[in-house]
Amino acid sequence: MKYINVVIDNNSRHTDTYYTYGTSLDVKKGDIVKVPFNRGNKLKSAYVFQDDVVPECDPAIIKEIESLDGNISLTSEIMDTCIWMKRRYGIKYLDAVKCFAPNGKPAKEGKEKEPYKDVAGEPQIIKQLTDEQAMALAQIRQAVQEGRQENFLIHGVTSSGKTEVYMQTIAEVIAAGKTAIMLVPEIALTKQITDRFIARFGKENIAVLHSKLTKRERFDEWMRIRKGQAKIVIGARLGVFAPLDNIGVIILDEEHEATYKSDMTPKYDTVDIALKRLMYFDGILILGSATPSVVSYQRAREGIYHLIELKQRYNNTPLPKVELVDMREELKAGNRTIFSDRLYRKSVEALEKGKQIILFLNRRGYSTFISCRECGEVLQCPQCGISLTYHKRENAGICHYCGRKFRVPDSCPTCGSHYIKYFGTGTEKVEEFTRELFPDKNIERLDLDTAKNNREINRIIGNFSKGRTDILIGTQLVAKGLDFKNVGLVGVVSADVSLNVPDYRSTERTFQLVTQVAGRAGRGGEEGLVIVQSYTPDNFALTTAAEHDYKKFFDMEIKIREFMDYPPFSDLILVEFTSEDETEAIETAEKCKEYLIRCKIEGKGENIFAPKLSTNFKGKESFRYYILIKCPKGFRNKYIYYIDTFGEMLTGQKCRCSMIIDVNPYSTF
DNA sequence: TTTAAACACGAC
DNA sequence: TCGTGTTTAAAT
Repeated sequence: MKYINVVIDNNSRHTDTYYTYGTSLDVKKGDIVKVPFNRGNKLKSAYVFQDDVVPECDPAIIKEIESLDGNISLTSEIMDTCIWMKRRYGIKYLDAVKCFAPNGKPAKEGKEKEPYKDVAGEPQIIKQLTDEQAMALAQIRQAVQEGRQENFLIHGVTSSGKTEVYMQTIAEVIAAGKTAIMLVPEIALTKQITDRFIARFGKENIAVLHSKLTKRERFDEWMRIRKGQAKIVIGARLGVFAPLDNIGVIILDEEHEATYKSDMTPKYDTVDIALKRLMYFDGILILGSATPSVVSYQRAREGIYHLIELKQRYNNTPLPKVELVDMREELKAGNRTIFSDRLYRKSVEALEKGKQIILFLNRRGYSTFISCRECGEVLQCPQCGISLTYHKRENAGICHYCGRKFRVPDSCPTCGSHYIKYFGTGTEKVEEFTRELFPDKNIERLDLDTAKNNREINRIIGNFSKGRTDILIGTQLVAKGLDFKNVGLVGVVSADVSLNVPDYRSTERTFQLVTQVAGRAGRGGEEGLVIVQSYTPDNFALTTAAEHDYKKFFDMEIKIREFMDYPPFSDLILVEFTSEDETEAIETAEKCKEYLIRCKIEGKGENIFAPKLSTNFKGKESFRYYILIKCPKGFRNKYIYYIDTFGEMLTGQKCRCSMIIDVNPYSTF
């Protein structure tokens, strides 16, 4: 009889510890077993975290495991990563292990279905590598062949051929007998990558993992990976949890995208997990982006990542020319419309030449807020406290958080005045105005209101790329990776929208957005034109984006981050307290703050902010308060440890308040 | 006296 | 969390 330590598949903080069981079977760390649990000895699944342990509890109470599931098991590396995740994110063992464990049930014997029978695979012409690509590859190849754990940040302008570098790296890794994970920021993008990879590597070697697979599909793919049949995994962020062994490379394309940070428990950062796993296998990490995140670029500066630059574009297509238009001047000149004189003239010019136009505005709806001119009252959603956006087609004020619709009153609910007016501009208004300006042109709008599902999005995009649409107006959806050949002009209607978001990353976001949207212009070989309208055209995010000068942007932004002590010079730790009782939520948050100050981790606690109400929280019948900690570099683990012990004290007492930790959150809170 | 619902407790 | 055993309240 030997003893093992397991974690029970019981989703509670109270039971999230090791339980010791005895067995005479050959059970290893990573195995999944069935054990009798609690008074009724009901059978529960359990994950083996340690084999061959010396029992620490009274041997008399130790039970024996019921059975071992021979078909599915995790690996020793995965269990180590789970333990590390628990510490790093302040989550339960079970939260971590659920990321790796298969969910769903196996297909009935003989009923496995062919996963990619409909995918033909796009035939590939292997282009001659540019000098830059060849040099990049040589560096990476050396690390692969010598089996060193190294990290690379590829800063490559659009169409500089990053994907080709990724594919040749993977070929190298496979040849060395290792495996690979290729991640993209969105599920929609897995399709085109899968097509290209299947053509290059063959479909039997490829598996796809993302959250839109059915349970059955996901289980089957999981199994193919675990058995070692599929050696290359393509996926969205959860692909990083693929049960691969001996991982040689993990690639994150468009690494700056916010989707790599999980916003659900466990609130992990994909790069974190990738690095942790790669250290175990001595594999390499590759991050690719045209606009690297400030955090990643700083890591490259510090030597944590090797920086590889790809400046040359295929066919040497010139980057589009970007012009900034000062909207204050327009206003002074008496132009109160959303089209500056410059944008209007250039639009006419482009249309006359038979070119297409994209107008970008990162805000849907007609007007952004509805307000009473008499008393200044702004209509808000009673549940979310967010100002309502006016949608003309629906003739309603819509809350963009909860989606509820409200009829707009003809008189002000506070003062009774009839001066209810609409302010601010959304895509719907841009569309209406553009139709007035160009009545004989084909105009379409692409945002969450016009395209509720994928098919609609594809229809609108299809129309545009076939040239049936002259002007396409849209939100972020038009900015993403699509290759339109005939776009002569891109207009950013208002760059101020993303610039004025109250978040320390808003400047970075704006630079990335403008660069990304600009990249839609002039892809057919001719030089494209981009016009960016703003009330603050001298903001450095805009001027540097207009000059296509990432480094200049970075140098200025990093100084601000350092001065303000924001990431990467600190970690922002958000601790959220949710309870049905509002005072309990506030008091627990306050207690946590006091506890952390008493722990004297670093400083005198001036970096821990007082509890605030979470405005973004949509929970019914409950309240959420949060405290924010500006955690000095190097103290993250210590803070998480003490927050976690505070959480354990909470579960010890009978407190109906739940606690969630989020490090460097992306969404506003 | 019977039956249901509320509550409290501990798990190897 | 989740089943079990115990207490308390309502129904016959």
